[in-house]
Amino acid sequence: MSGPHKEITIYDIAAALSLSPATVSRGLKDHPAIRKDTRKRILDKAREMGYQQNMFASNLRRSRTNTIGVIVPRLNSYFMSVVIAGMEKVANAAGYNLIISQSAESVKKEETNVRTLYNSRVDGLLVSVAYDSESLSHFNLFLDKNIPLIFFDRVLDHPQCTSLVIDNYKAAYEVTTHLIRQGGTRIVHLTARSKGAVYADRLRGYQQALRDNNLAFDESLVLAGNLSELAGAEAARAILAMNPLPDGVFSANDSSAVSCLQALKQAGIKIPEQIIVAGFNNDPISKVVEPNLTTVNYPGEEMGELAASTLIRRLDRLEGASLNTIVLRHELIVRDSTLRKKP
Amino acid sequence: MSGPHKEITIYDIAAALSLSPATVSRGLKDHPAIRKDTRKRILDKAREMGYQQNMFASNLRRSRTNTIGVIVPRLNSYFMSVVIAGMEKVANAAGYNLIISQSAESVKKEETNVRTLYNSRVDGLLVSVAYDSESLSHFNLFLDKNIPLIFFDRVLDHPQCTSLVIDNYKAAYEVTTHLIRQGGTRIVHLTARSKGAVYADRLRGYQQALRDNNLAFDESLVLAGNLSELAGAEAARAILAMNPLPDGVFSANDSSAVSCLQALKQAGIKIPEQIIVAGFNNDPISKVVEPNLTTVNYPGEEMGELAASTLIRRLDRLEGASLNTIVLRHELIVRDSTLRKKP
DNA sequence: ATAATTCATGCAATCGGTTGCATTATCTTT
DNA sequence: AAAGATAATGCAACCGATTGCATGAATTAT
Repeated sequence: MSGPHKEITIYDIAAALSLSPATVSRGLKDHPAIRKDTRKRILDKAREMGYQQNMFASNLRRSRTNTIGVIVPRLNSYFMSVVIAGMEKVANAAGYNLIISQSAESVKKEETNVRTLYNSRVDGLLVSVAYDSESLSHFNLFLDKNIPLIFFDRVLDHPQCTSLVIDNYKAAYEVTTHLIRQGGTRIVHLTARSKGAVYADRLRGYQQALRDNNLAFDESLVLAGNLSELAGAEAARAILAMNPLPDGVFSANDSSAVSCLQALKQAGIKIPEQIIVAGFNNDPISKVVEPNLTTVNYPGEEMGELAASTLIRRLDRLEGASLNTIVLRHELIVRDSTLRKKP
Repeated sequence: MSGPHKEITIYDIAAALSLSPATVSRGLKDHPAIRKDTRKRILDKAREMGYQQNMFASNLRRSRTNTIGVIVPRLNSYFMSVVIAGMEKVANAAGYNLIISQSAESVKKEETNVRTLYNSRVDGLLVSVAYDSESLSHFNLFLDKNIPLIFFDRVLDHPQCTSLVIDNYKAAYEVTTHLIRQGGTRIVHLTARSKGAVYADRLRGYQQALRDNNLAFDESLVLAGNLSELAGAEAARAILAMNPLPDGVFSANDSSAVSCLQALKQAGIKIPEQIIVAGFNNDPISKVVEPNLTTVNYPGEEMGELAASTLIRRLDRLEGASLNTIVLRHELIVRDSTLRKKP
């Protein structure tokens, strides 16, 4: 019943047509030295016999896999799933497969993932690094061999690597400025306890906006956690214990902004009257929470598509490693959670 | 600079230790016929020389890839990302890679994906089918060769395939019964215009609960769409035009339940006083919308983990294809959107 | 008609592990 | 110490597609 079902190889086709495997191999591609009608005979016979090319043999010989490795901190967020969706779309259309792995925010696991993907001989890598990834050394396996490596969202800097980001500094600056315009004077910033540039940039943007508006930067208003739902609720508790009460919150992501907002509401705080709240990412929950959350639209799908297409262009040698950083457009989305003065 | 960096092979290790490649190959594994100290010498030398196993050669020989193919309708939903996260965790721990592709709800694309994954020689397939997949014929490539195929969430029935589901009928029955207990008498059901069993089962559960409570089934209260956000808003419009006004809504997913709920609120309807609303999936938005949405908890991560581990057990011949259907536990989560009579 | 040229195909080595079987080294047993 | 049993290693044939080079066939030039 479940017999081995002998696979059809080019040898079978060759035998069936009294040709050599070499000719069949060439006929199956666009090799110029094959007569048109011979190619047609080969293709027809291949279809008829149900031939499926054996990728391993091909890969082994060509040392190329048409496979792209992806490493992300976690898959289970809306943002990430959208990014991956974008990558898959582009990769699939170009004949590439995606192998996806999660680092679970651990550098150790990230190292393992790199090694695994290296062993799988992926043609290139798309990476968003873990919170505490600082060094690039675990990517040396790829860098040394000049295998293209592209960072997105959480990026590291390296001359050989293209990075895809948004301008986190500017976005945070815009959010903070907006909060100040809406009357914020003591604005809490929820950020990640992380070594990466993303959150550092957002913090800088926040600080600069304060400075440019003659507001003092108060270290105690920066709450660093892991930006989880729980962290948002804890932040709310910390905020409620502050005296005087802050009048604004800028969270570096939406999920903790929302949980913070909800906890504040539950404690009887009026949003936006007493405290205005803004997030980051434009997650679906931002449009559901009441009041709707002001946030920054982060073009996840576009970033995924662009990451994949940039990598593929490089693999196809259509493009060198010249571009170092691609900055995508972000957009401040103002909603009711920060709107005191309705226009 | 970017020289070809000669790869280290078992031949190099063999030469360095004056052993045969065969011995090295065995030493690298757990072959019993290799002396302990020889294995150690091999492993040490391998590490020292920076050996990385060439998967193609290995795959070619063993015709096994340690790769699992995944086909899902769409990646960009919270539910799906959680499922995939669970799969990746299990697969990675067992030394498997995941190749993921999206059918975009199109049978045509699904067919292409199947072929691609087949060509990539995945060892098995995890599939959640597109809305309008009815036939199994495009999986014949796999079924004929007895390559394990496991369905999850949106499943098709086949003697060779294990399916992972929740009891959609029962869950819907419970939701509807709950709605009725809370005073619902004219309950709208939002469902998908789909050929799959999932939504049909939920519809049946809804109908049976009506029947068991002596409520007439009214065809015009069933609104079939694509369960998108937009569909939810449109459903709200339809509901508002109904006379008499329905007093309950049971949506087959959360995102359209939420958008419907919001649209109803915006139109001045009081939830749950005038209309009670329930969803399905326990998406994060269900805990954010006000009032919080009653829904069914769908154990996505567990389903992903179980799908992967079931497949891997079968690949490792630890288990035959005996289990046909695995039903995961669901849970009705009652929240304020349906609570009229507070306990 | 023969040489020169072009075109189409075949030969055979190669990619790097894997594995059945043969062989050699080592250890028991008497 | 010799014979038999057992453990450890090596040999060589694979897996299936690719590709540089050689060969044979067809075409053109002389």
